[in-house]
Amino acid sequence: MKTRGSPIIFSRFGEDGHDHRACVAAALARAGELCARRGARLTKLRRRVLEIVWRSHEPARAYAILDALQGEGYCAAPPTVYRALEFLVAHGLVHRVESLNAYAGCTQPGEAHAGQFLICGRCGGAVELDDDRIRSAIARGAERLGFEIERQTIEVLGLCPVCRPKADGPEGP
Amino acid sequence: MKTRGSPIIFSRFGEDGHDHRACVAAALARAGELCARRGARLTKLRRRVLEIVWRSHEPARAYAILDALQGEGYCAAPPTVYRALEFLVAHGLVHRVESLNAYAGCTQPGEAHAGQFLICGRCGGAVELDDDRIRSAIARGAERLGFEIERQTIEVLGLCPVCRPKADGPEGP
DNA sequence: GCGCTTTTGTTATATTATAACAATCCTTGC
DNA sequence: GCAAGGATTGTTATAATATAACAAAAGCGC
Repeated sequence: MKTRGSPIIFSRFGEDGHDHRACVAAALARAGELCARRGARLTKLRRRVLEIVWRSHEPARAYAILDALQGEGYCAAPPTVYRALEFLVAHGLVHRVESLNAYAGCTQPGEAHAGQFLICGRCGGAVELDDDRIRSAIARGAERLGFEIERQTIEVLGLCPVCRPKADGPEGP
Repeated sequence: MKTRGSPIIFSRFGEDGHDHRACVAAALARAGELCARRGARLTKLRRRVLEIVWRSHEPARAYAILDALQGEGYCAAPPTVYRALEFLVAHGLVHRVESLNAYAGCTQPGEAHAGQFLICGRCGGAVELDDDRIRSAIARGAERLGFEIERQTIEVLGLCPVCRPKADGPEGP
């Protein structure tokens, strides 16, 4: 099994030779294993929603997922999507990106971790970090005030290295 | 003028002798100065919205602000509130708290800084940090991937030191 | 005052999310 | 197999959050 930093996982922007088909397959496989281990039911619908979230590395909005489901014949309504997402988020297979009202596939499910995202404001791509220095800097800041952390939300908006040279132009010049 | 860490500013949870009237007055005064310096117009409406945001240290939701305005005779609709908030956020007088869809008064307006929030899931109170170690840990993480930061969103959910001992009980036991 | 810009009012609507209850499916024990 | 019970999904309705578009009014420079 591939470990963190493997080329299979989209772990940086503009990754050379990123094989997205394999990337998605790996995410799905990890999800299957994790659910099996926990006795959680990765139903057909939930798996399909997870696949849709993973269609690209741009976080997916709930109603875009809904459209995708409907487009392929699923009889879906908003609760269909939100319930599937609730399950996936609860099991750490997907993170909610608060600043986008969107959902991103998690690259390290199973490990306890906060979602730390770098989000490109130009191409919309998001990369998940899992940086202990960030986590512990926040933990120390909270500790100084006697605050007990339950969940950390870190979302950084900016320009990815691919878009940076093209900045100021419209998307896709 | 009071500096950071002053008792005037609500900078930690359960602060002894927190004089909220003075806290709000100071925030309003800072806002007035900052706008004057920039030639920005802190109109009656914008000032009133800022006051409402500062009514408590619990981030205010847009429609609660709307209700407050209407309750005092203002002829207000959603755009009224959102436009005022847009102005206040643009000038750094208010931060949007993404994970709550709410708005919190900024304690250090004028200084370039990201909103770093510790949010108590029990009492709803929020405290803003301005921690360079957190900021720079994130900056280093982003730099390693060649990512250029535009805006950092850090929102930490948990239990404040006041609520911590009362945890598991309902709000206000 | 007059013209221009900024701000606010007003109406309508888009986007995101959940409540509530019915129908179906899946498992488990018999 | 099959009934009971819990989990999942379907369905309808609605809540909560946010913006578009254009008109009216207010503030500012002359």
